[in-house]
Amino acid sequence: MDGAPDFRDIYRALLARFGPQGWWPGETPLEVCLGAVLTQSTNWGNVERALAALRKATGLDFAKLRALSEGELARLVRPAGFFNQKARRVRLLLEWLYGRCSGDFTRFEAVPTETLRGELLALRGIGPETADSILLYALARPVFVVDAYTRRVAGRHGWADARSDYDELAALFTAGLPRDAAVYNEFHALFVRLGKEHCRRRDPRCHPCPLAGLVRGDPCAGTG
DNA sequence: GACCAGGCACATC
DNA sequence: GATGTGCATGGT
Repeated sequence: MDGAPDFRDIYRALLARFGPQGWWPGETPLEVCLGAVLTQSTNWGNVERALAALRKATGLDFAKLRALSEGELARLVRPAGFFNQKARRVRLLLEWLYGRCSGDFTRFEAVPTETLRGELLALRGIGPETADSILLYALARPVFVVDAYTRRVAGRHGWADARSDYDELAALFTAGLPRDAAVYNEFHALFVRLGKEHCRRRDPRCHPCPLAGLVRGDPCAGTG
């Protein structure tokens, strides 16, 4: 695909426009893991309701969360939608965390990122975005997260084919950015902000587009 | 009431 | 390999 811009310029422009986003919106690595599953195809506001219910019931204590039955979990995460699926997925993730580190995330420090990614992807209900969100935002690994907003923004600006798969899109961005978890963290959060505010699904063009004019031939030029 | 939201698995062709 | 569908709540 033509016209891949200098993503370092994009990064600087978005940071100047929106400021640091302070992601992930969660206090602990465990809360990040829960949010990563609960936010699958779901508005973050609904995820917060589900997290609040989980917090009220367990204090987000690892052992207490693990002691919940699947039915109890489903009832608590109900506001996040797909609650039966998500209860199952959260349980699988908690069991993996228990077996892998007994809930102590510091024990992951010596484990290679690719090993962890493979194990997460092997869990039913954990796909590439959820796995990478956990790796980046809970474990601070330099892994680029591709989500619906990343895909939409890249497509609108002609940086990637609409049918590019997850790994192709991730490669596009990682090739253009320093391999740094802090940069990937902020970049992804800024893209979500950009997508929510300026790159909506219904409109074929972004407007006003904060990126217009940064790239020659950009279809959003003139909308910024 | 229609459309949408920070996916994923599975069936079918 | 590509495409379609189920999963479900709550906001706009």
